[in-house]
Amino acid sequence: MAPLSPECQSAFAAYLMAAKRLTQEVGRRMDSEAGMSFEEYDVLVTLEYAEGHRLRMSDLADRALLSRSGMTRLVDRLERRGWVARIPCPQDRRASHCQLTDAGQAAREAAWPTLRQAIQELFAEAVGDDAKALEAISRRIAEQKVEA
Amino acid sequence: MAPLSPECQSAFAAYLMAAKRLTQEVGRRMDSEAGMSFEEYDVLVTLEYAEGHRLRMSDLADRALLSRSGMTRLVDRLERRGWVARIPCPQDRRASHCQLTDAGQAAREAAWPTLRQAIQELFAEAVGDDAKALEAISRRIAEQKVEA
DNA sequence: AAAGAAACATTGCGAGCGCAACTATCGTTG
DNA sequence: CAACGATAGTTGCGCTCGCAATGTTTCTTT
Repeated sequence: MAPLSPECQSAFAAYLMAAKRLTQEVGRRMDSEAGMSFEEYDVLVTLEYAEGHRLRMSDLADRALLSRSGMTRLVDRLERRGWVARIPCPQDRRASHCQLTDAGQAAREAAWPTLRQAIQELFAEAVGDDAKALEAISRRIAEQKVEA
Repeated sequence: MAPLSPECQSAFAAYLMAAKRLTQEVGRRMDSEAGMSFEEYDVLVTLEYAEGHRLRMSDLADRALLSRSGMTRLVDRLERRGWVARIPCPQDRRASHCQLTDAGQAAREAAWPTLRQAIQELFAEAVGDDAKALEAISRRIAEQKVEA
């Protein structure tokens, strides 16, 4: 194994620190200004891009990096607000489809300005012209988990 | 305000995704292989670098990006394991010092190989030669929060 | 010097999460 | 086709966290 350079070590610390700060602050703004958590927003967006605005619970959990039970509860909350609906899957009676409602789409759109401004102020201004490079590094990190 | 380019938006999504995966996997490995959470490790390291191996609760909370109450509980757990000790601050009787013990330092050292390997496999190999650049971007993101 | 504001740490409380267990259903295999 | 293991989703439980309130001590102001 390579000996893990000091640069890498301090980069790792800085990286986690920045990500934690950003996540916390974005989440805080979404909660207080948009009235939904960032995770909830993320699920609504995922559904919006999905075929038929609907996805199975497991797929949703995998995409959101959440456990199955965590997604069950998150969808419970969204359903209570009328933003999604659970629909029995006809092909597989074990499965449920989570269907985005019109109200859910509207809520997502209403929350976007808050998120947009947060991204602008907290991320875009710091990243500047390095967005492409950062995205490439991020994708490599995200794909690294498979092994080991 | 600048109009928030699509590159920035997808970079933001990829960035949060990567950070969440990395955080989750590093935490999972620390829990199962090192017997302590990454946050606990982080506090022990912070104390190790601090003058006299001791720091006030508030400072500790600020550096760990944790609330005061969260740090109270985290230090509770560390204290129960004998890794730190609370010491009344003589200059300010409201404050407590959190003091790293020898056992705490030993535990931190024992946990390091697990973390080291996780950094190597999950971060260093993905980052490659971009460590310096990523650290610079990270520091800019971390400092962005002050305003607004 | 006394009164009010601010700061430090802690505690009660509720929210969100993951793990393990559970039920129901599906796929495979003898 | 019957039995078994695998899979989908949910629920009970325990853990960690942040917010708000509290008690104590320090700082500020008059």
